[in-house]
Amino acid sequence: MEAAIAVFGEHGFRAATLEEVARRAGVSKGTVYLYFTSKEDLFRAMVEKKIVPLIEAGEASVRDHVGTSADLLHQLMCRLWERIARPDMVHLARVMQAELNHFPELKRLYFEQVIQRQRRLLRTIAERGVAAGEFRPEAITLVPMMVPSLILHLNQYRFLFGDLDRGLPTSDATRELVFSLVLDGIRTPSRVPRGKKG
Amino acid sequence: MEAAIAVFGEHGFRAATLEEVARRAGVSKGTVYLYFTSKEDLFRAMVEKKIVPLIEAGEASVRDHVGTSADLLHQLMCRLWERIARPDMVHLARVMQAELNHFPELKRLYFEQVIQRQRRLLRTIAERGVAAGEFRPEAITLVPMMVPSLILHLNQYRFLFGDLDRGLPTSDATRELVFSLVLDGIRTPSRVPRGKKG
Amino acid sequence: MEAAIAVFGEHGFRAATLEEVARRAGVSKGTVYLYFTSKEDLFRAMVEKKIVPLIEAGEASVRDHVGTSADLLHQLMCRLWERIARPDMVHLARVMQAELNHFPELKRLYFEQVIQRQRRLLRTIAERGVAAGEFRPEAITLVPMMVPSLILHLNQYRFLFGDLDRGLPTSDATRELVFSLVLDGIRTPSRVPRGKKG
Amino acid sequence: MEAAIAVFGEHGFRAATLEEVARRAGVSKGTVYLYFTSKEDLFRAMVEKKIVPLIEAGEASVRDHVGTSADLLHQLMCRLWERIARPDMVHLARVMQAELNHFPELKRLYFEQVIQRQRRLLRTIAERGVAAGEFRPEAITLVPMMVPSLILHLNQYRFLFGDLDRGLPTSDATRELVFSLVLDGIRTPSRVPRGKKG
DNA sequence: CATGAATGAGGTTTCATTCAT
DNA sequence: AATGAATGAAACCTCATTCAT
Repeated sequence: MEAAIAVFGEHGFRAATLEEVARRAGVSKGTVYLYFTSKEDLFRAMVEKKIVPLIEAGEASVRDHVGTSADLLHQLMCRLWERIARPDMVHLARVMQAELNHFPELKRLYFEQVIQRQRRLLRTIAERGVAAGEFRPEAITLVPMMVPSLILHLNQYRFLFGDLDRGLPTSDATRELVFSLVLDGIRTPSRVPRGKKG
Repeated sequence: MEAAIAVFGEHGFRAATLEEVARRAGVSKGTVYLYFTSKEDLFRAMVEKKIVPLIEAGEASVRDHVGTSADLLHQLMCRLWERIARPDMVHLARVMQAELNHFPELKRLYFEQVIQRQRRLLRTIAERGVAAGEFRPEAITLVPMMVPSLILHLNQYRFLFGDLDRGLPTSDATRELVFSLVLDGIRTPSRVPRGKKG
Repeated sequence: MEAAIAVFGEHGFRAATLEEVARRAGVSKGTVYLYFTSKEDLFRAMVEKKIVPLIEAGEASVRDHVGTSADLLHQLMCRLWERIARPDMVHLARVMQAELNHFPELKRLYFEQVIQRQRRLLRTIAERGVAAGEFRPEAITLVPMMVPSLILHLNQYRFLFGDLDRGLPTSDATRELVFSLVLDGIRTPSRVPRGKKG
Repeated sequence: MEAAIAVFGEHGFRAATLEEVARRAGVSKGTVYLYFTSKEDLFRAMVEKKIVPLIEAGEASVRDHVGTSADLLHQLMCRLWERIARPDMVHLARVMQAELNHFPELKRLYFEQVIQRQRRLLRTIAERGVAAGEFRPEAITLVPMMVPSLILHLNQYRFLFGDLDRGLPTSDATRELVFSLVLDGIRTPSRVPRGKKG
């Protein structure tokens, strides 16, 4: 039923009609009101349904990770990228950016349960890297701020202008570029001159 | 009259009513139709009015710049930031991301006249830096992709969650963080260990 | 529901308001749109609903008629008159004359399915009369052209100026006058001088 | 200025816009209101302007006519036909049929000054023909009723369906058919068998 | 005289929401 | 539990009419 999330994603909150939601869900318009008290309520429920998995995306792995912090960061970025680089998520992000200001509780929920947790997770990794002498101290500020921004926006860009922009790197290549940029920005300078690195 | 751009910025295209646009403009509903043939037309005109200045924002300065490429990049980023970090521009960017898919000509216009030009400008700077041995070759790919993304999204974040996120750095501080991240990611490794730099 | 045809008949297409149509139908404005996609669609549907019976008004009777062709013609004219001399039909004819040019498909439908069929029917009768030596050859041209014209226009006249024109003959008397005029115009001259006829 | 009568003719009263009237007249919308107090007033004025010539179309000729009454009738029918078989007149007739019920004074004016005079004129001719033994007494009823009906409606038919109806006789031929039909219907039977006539 | 910018009532159309079945 | 016909408020848009210039 709620799989008719697509409608909000395609048209946005205002332009989406319950008619279409109901049709795609294979039920009648009236039936929607048996489960949701209003269009806003449906929207809220839809967002929450998509957010919950984001919330639950495990923080555990960070705690007992072995290996370099760079590896750990890479691993997390890959997981985030994977989750966000899907049409429904990009759509959701777009709609949320457009509508969240009209749904204060939803906004707070999203901020506290998704954004903040994600940033905290990223900060934890950064802190560990700094503690290990792997990252410079700036990492603690940089990583939680830049990583989500880049991941989100580059994917939105791809979906919005992908048809017009010839020569856009693949999604995976883009992800690796982001990773290397961030890593360059935070890693402690090695003795070895960079030229030799690769 | 077009100062009623705010309405689209606040509500988006669908939710904005001509009634409110007219009221804020201090005219009657009918008057709007003397200048624009439809709501879509008004939207188009509004976007174009805001886009044209972006287009015209000079590319000349790049040509006859003296000083390091890093300085030049910093200078350009400051100008971009300045232009984007204003409420109306952030709103415009949000609405455009939400609606541009429904206005193909507008989308193309925006892409060709704003996005592509901006990227070309950034690439020119990157190329010059590479030629001068100041930047690594990756800069040519990295700069045009990451810089606009970061500038745009970090500002949108500030406007969307600024009220909830305690401890957000100031706008200028954020800008400098972006700059230093990018610079770290592209500059050729100097002999001098980084510790001495700052 | 379609009984609210009256509104178009009274005011014409443009002047008729859906508000009034809905009110007379005893439903709300929105309900009309459950059954018709637009005002034009409602108009089309209304016209077609009134036209279909005209189309179906049988041509069979002509085939197996016994008696003089004059009798047959009289009989057909009576049937046509009867059908047209009703307020709703006169109204419909008036509105159609006013609006048909804006509805090309409707115009073609009306022409092919009503006008042409009617003329063909009348011509068949005329031809039979000519073949039987009862009518002069001119009948074949005259009858299909003049009969519908007279029937339609005299009835429209009655409805438009009936209140002002004292001394208008009754509807039936008018019909008989038309019949006798037409008959005089087409019948082969009998040996018997006309004076004796009446 | 009032030559912008065409607009009412093309669109009807409701669909005609003062905007278009003004544009075609080469003046501004405001100017129209210097000469007419309202759209209705403009319509009234326009109708009256077209009606006055109809009224003035001489009755004198009838009084001092020499020749047969049939000739006189033919002459008058030709003049009527000529006047009506023009696009602007057909349009006017159509619009009037559609709108006259909403303009009672106009309707009365038209009826008394045009319709009745015309009928009186036709009756005078019929009476003279009867008195001269040329026409049968029925002519007095038939002529004023049938002649205007046929002239008006056949011309309207030509304008409405002329594009669809292949094989429509020319305007002049149609007029002569009408004349001969009417004449056949009213003339006293001659001794000479009809066969010899043509 | 003439203009044309401005108005706002009124019309068509959409759609979230309700409710009898 | 489910439906879908019905609603009516609200949106977009038109255009006859006014009025300052």
